[in-house]
Amino acid sequence: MLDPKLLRTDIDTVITSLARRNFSFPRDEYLQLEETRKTVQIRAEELRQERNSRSKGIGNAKAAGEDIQPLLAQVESLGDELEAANAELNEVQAKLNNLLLGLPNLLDKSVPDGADESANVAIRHWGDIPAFDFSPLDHVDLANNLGLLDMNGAAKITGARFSVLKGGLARLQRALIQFMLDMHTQEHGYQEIYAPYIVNEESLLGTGQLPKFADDLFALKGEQGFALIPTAEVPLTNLVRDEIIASEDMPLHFVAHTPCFRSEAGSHGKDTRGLIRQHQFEKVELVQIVAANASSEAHEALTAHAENILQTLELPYRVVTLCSGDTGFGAAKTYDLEVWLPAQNTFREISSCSNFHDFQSRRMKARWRNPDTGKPELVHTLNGSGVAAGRALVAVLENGQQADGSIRIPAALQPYMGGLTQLQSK
RNA sequence: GGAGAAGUGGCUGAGUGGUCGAAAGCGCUCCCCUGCUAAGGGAGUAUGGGUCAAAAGCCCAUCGAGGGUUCGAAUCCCUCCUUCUCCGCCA
Repeated sequence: MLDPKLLRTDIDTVITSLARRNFSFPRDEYLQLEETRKTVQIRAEELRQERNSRSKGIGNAKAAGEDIQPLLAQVESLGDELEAANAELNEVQAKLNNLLLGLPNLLDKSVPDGADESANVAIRHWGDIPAFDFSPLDHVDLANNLGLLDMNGAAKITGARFSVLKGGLARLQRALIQFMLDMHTQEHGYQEIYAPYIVNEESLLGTGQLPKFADDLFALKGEQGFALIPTAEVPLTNLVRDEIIASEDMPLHFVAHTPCFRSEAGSHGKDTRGLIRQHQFEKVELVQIVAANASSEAHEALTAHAENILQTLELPYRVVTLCSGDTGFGAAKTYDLEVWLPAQNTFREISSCSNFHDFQSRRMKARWRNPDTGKPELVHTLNGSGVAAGRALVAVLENGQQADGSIRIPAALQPYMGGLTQLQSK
């Protein structure tokens, strides 16, 4: 959520910034709601003040043993007026709030202009694109040839966009997850978290999945408003919702492995083959909660932590700064890590690292106490995949394939595979 | 799932209709005092919002959440959530 005060005092800055996203700010609607809010709120508060002071007067009169009947008569109509004013205020505030919750974040100044992903800017590459002296297969063929993937089984037990991994492939994914968690906890200073895979509406509102992106979620039946998490970002970041964090506890660095559940509404026909786009996938997620003045630096560090995973896995990748039109709803700035997939002959997103500034924390009321001022201040939140395990699995398969169809296991994973150096058919 | 108890400020905890944003203690901050330490004395110490260019000031809200009763609710009523105890079931 944007700062309502900024909207009131400098609406043009907001309009200009959001225009970079191709988002047109409903100026007239906002100005009208805001003006109504102001007059109605002032009136409601005045009425309440009037009621409070009269009630106090009645109390005093009663204590003094006076007749309070005339006083009661005076306040008779006040209650109705106040009730009406309150109803009006609630209504306008709900509308205003709705509008506010639907506004995307302001972009960081350093985000490049551009309409869509074609304008994203690759800022660095790592690793050599592997040269094969045979034509590389995609991960589906590779895994099928090894007898380790059963898409039909998944389709039977659930449906499209689910997968069944077997034997060495299932173990390899588990190895990837273990490896990533160990690296982030032991070398990058994150605290490992195990958290619920089901969250409530407040949490989804806090991180920005709701109200706008309800269609992307798997909602659970029942009246609690529960949904399966689309990413561990939701439970991890909401850990600080409604908290004032003590300065000695700052910054917070969380890492968790969770499955992620996405309905993939609107992506029919996209990446239908294989494990690239699934309704359920495994991911290791990094979340940082930092002071406002530390978030840019934290963003670079967090991205480097995700990069370190790919480097240690010997997977070639590039880092891309998302342009203004491609940056997600709540993010102020995003770096995508794109890993090389030989079969597709292209780079594909394997991690997305974003700085949300105070967008999520304002929704969540997540603050920390700044020792310099003694006052609570909104934190900045960041998150990034560190990295998506399903896609990492794809990348390891495709980049590690050999002429005989076996898969070379990166050295960093071998300890997690009982010393196995390659996957091969028996 | 059944029965019961409880949710108050950073913490402990008092408060059953008005003078309660809330006693007291602890903690914390500042000041004073004692040659150091320990102890002691004094003052301060919630969050959000509105008004304002801003600050001060003033005002409004908040005692788990949401409704209700009342001129007036931390206090009475209803619903929900959470925690604890006992019983049942269970990985």
